[in-house]
Amino acid sequence: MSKKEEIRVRIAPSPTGYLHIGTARTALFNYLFAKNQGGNFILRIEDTDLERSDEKFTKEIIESLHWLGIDYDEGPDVGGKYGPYRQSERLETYKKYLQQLLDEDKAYYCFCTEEELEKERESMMKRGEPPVYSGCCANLKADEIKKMHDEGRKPVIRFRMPAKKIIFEDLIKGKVEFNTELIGDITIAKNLDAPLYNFAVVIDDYTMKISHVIRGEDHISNTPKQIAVIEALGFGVPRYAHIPLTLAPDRTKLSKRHGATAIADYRAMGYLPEALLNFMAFLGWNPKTDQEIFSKEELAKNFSLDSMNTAAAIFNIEKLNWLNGNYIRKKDLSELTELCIPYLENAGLIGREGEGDWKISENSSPASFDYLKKITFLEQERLVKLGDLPELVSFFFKKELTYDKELLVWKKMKQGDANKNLRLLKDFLGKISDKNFSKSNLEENLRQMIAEEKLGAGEVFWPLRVALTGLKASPPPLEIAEILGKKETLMRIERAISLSK
RNA sequence: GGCCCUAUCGUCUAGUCCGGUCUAGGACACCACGCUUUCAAUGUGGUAACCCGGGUUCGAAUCCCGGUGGGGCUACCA
Repeated sequence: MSKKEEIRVRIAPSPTGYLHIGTARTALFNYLFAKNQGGNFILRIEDTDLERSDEKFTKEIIESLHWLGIDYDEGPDVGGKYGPYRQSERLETYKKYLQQLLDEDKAYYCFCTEEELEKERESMMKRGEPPVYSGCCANLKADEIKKMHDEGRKPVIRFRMPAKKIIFEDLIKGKVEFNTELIGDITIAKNLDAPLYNFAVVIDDYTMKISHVIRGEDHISNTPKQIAVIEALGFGVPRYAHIPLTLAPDRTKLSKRHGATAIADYRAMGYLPEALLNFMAFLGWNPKTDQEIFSKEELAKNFSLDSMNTAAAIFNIEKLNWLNGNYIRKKDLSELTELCIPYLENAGLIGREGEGDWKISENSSPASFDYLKKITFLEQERLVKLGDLPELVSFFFKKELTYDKELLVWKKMKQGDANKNLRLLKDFLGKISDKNFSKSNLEENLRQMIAEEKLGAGEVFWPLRVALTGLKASPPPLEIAEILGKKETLMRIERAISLSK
């Protein structure tokens, strides 16, 4: 009886930029698979490219993953028994295996320059041949190698690619077959202390006991290279699952020119992690039911690689927006308010000194959490993303509203009626006491007044709404009036009256 | 150029493995209507797809072959 296989998967980003939406999605699928299978999920930082890697990106990747709630069991910041989890800290291990390959003549030093190689490739492509390394350094004699070294030429280490067919059964794509003769002897290290990707992954996945390699489809053509190295070293081959890529609306690779690509950007715009998770999971996977809203836990429970799609999906922000609005509407109000406050602060609408209460920036009057909560509540059902809030509610924080007086006139109304009805409102609301200035009480009384005066509701509500907000579209006026309070409400009406004279 | 992956509404997709129940289902977006002072939310309804060409079969979105389209890789990046 064979020992039950331990499921271990990993995400291996290179810290050369912020956590990309595509990398995050790959991380999600790895996470979901691990959770579903009761396995472990590992974060490994692939920073072998010293020139492009930066520790600040490592930090950012960790932060974004954490924000999304894609938790890993082992990683550079949490440790684990297969560490270290940064490739730059694993150089000794790579060196050992590199030396082994060299000793066994499964790898060799290559002295060709980059320029020579590039020329070679170009002319091969021109001739319609596959651009494969010619192997001119493959059989150098010991004295030739010494001479090159003495001349100060810096060699790279090449892997002697055995000529054969490499076939693997991809968990998503099915059987995939490559002919290694079309690949040639690949470079696996710049030198003994500088391994390259296709070599380093093999060593890491082996030493970290990775059972399933779940990664983007862009790695499918790297797989035969890695399998060849695995076989040369006598390691076991992990299972592979290549997930389809996500593309921009123009069907090309998702890049900066399409707008936001980093998870941090989406966070900044006010997308909720649960919405982003739900959305990313549905790009390539679906539960085969009509359910659209899935929590992280539900996703993990239902996830399977078998139900992954095979074709690339387009990143369509409309659906993300819909999902985000959905999650916002379901959010607990206090929590939502907490989340919204930084956006209000950033927009300069409110501010605070130290741990004190917030103040409205324009007039320094207090803006308590409760007050902000009421405002948030008003917009909860119309908010698409948190970042939209300041613009929607800025009228609450303005000393004086600027709007066109024409706006005060409802479409079914005559010019002068706006002014008349605003006066009516001023008198009417002026008689209601401060403590009765609540939405429900206001509504009841006002409706009655409207009926008595034989007015249309719109003839009163519209001008009122504009007087209070200065906007074409906003939440209902009485809810706003309640939050603004009697004094401020009347001031805004008076201003509208003088404006519409 | 070579190699590899891929193909259902505008988009995400169900259906494809095991042909008939598919006059192709759901969701987003869009349109219309209802509710309504506006916006939103919500309810109801609607527009909209099997890439093309051959074949196999009584019957093909589904199987086979050939095109075409899209994507990826082709580094001393990962």
